[in-house]
Amino acid sequence: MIMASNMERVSSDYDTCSQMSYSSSDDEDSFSMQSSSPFSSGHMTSPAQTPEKCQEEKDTRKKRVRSKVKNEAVLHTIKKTRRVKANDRERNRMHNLNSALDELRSILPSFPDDTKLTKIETLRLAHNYIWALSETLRLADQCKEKPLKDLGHPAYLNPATPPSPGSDAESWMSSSSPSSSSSFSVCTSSPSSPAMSEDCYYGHTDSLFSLHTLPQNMIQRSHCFMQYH
DNA sequence: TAGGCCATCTGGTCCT
DNA sequence: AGGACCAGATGGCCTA
Repeated sequence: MIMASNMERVSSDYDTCSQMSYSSSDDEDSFSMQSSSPFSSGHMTSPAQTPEKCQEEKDTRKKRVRSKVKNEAVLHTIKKTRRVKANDRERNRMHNLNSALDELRSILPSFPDDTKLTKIETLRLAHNYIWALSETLRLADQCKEKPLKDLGHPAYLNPATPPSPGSDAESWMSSSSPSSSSSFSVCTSSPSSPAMSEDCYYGHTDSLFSLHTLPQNMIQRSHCFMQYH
């Protein structure tokens, strides 16, 4: 629907554009005429000129003016054609970009109300999601080496400190959250931003993790896993 | 009605 | 030279 209305607007723009009249520069014309014509020196016609010669001169002038206007029209048409082609390419490029964003949305955690993520939210969530998944893998590796009780040790808990890319995400992930137990919050702000943003979305941890088959021990341990920052 | 989001156009710049 | 990419401008749609 939006596309349709936009297309209408575009076509109407083109319509108005095509209705534009070509304006030729009269000054330039008179200048070129004066400098190039063997007969003309402005209005200083020779008194010896016959009426036939005068008519010939007038015809030549007319021809040149017509040819110049025609050339300008052709140039304008070429420019316009190039612009239209460039617009078309740009439109396609943006469509491709949007398709890629849609693909990205489709693999990101779904939301209960089927809210479509905006572009910026999609990118930020993807960023955070990748970060969270990589942390999960890292934790899974650590679990092989460390007993789980160590991971739950108070030394690991740091509820007040959200993770940042360089920080120890383990403490954050294993910490308790106000929205823990059965729900999670997905914050689409950047992981590098320390504070929780307001644009957060809520959903169920189980459905999210079942979609992405993350290690079960990770699911059980980190209820607030998807609390992205 | 203001603000957010989006699609499109456009001109400039860079790259091949 | 032509295409890709980018950022700014503009206008439409939607929602609080």
